[in-house]
Amino acid sequence: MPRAPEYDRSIVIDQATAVFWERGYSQTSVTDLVDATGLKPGSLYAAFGSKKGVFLEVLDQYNRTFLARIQALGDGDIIEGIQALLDDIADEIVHGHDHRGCLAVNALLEMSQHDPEIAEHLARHTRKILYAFTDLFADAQRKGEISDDKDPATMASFLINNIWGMRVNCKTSPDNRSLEAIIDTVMTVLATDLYD
Amino acid sequence: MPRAPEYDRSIVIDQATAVFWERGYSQTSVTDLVDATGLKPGSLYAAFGSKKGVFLEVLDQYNRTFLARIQALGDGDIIEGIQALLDDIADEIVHGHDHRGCLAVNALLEMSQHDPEIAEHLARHTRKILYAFTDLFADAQRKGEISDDKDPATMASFLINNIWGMRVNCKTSPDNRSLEAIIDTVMTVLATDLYD
DNA sequence: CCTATAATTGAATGATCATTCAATAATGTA
DNA sequence: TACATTATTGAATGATCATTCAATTATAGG
Repeated sequence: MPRAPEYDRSIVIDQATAVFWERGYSQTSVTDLVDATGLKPGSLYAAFGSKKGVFLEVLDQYNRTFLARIQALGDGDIIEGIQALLDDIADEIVHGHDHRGCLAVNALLEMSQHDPEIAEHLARHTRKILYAFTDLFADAQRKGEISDDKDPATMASFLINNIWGMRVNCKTSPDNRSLEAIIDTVMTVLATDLYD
Repeated sequence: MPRAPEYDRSIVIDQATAVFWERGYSQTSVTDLVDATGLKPGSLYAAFGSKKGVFLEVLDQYNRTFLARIQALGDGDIIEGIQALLDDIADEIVHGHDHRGCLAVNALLEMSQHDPEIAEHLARHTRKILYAFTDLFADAQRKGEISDDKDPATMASFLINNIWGMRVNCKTSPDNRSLEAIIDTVMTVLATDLYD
């Protein structure tokens, strides 16, 4: 008996994602969201409660996508998959149309001190990423892809640290050579034995 | 013949630094700056031109301080100095009173897409940091502290990437163990030969 | 066709924002 | 002491912000 919404919620989130990714949270106005989604303020607030409500749902979708991508690496050769992931990130930085970086990292640095709810959301997400990579390295050891003498959690922390570094790096100079140097170094650490 | 200013410009910049560091650029209002510095809007605008003018001077002082700290490492054992630098960063993350991270990295991620002037300032600064670390590694090789078979620029890129990663990391979980693991891994890469 | 329910609309709200400015006060020199 | 110069003051400005809401429109079941 009620009237059905005219919009597709997931498309609205995609449109909002594009705006937040390009402008950041603070610099995105509700007017920007209205323009991007076609929803009038009333509909937007009926659907999401607030600007922050939209943002949290945007972050949720973004983070679930990235987590799924990592977990999918478990299906094939894991070291190869990680190499491909890093190459993709570097490629996006060098050849991508802009320097948006990672939406989650951007949000973390912009908002985590100012908004506890966003901070908690992002902390929970990064914990999941850490566990996913840790599981991946443990799997790689079980499969014999890499040696047993390094701690999976240590490797995961190190890898994430470098991915985050690249997410910062992309904001300054899309320098292909230094990105390749970083990736080579990281992969050497992960795939070879340092103390033989 | 003119009236002398009642404030000390460098103290005002210090006070403004504290506010911007804690709240970020967008979330800092001119009212916050007025409260922190004691300068009324008129004086603030006479001295710095705009909110952004204050911020650019804040960034300038902050970056020059950090650069000087890196260059000072050339005086002693360089590898030891870098270890101490990373330990300091980790210590600040774990035992520091808050999770402010690095003012320059915060500003980079918050503002570089939105403001070309701030972006250019920060890009220039990070270039200087890269050169400073590169020089440091070249010196270390000349002194025989580390072997000649690695490229100083590669080592510098890798080190900066990990420092930036830690600046992101600190926003989520001040986990001492994973920070130590990261530092150990980075120092192993810098100080030992991977391909012997 | 009627009615309950919910979506849509867009103007209005009040807060806060960065910035300006005319008035006032202080200083060093002539 | 008078003047030229500059600092300080704080209220005012107009823009923009997130959010609300009463009116309108559409839908599906009875």
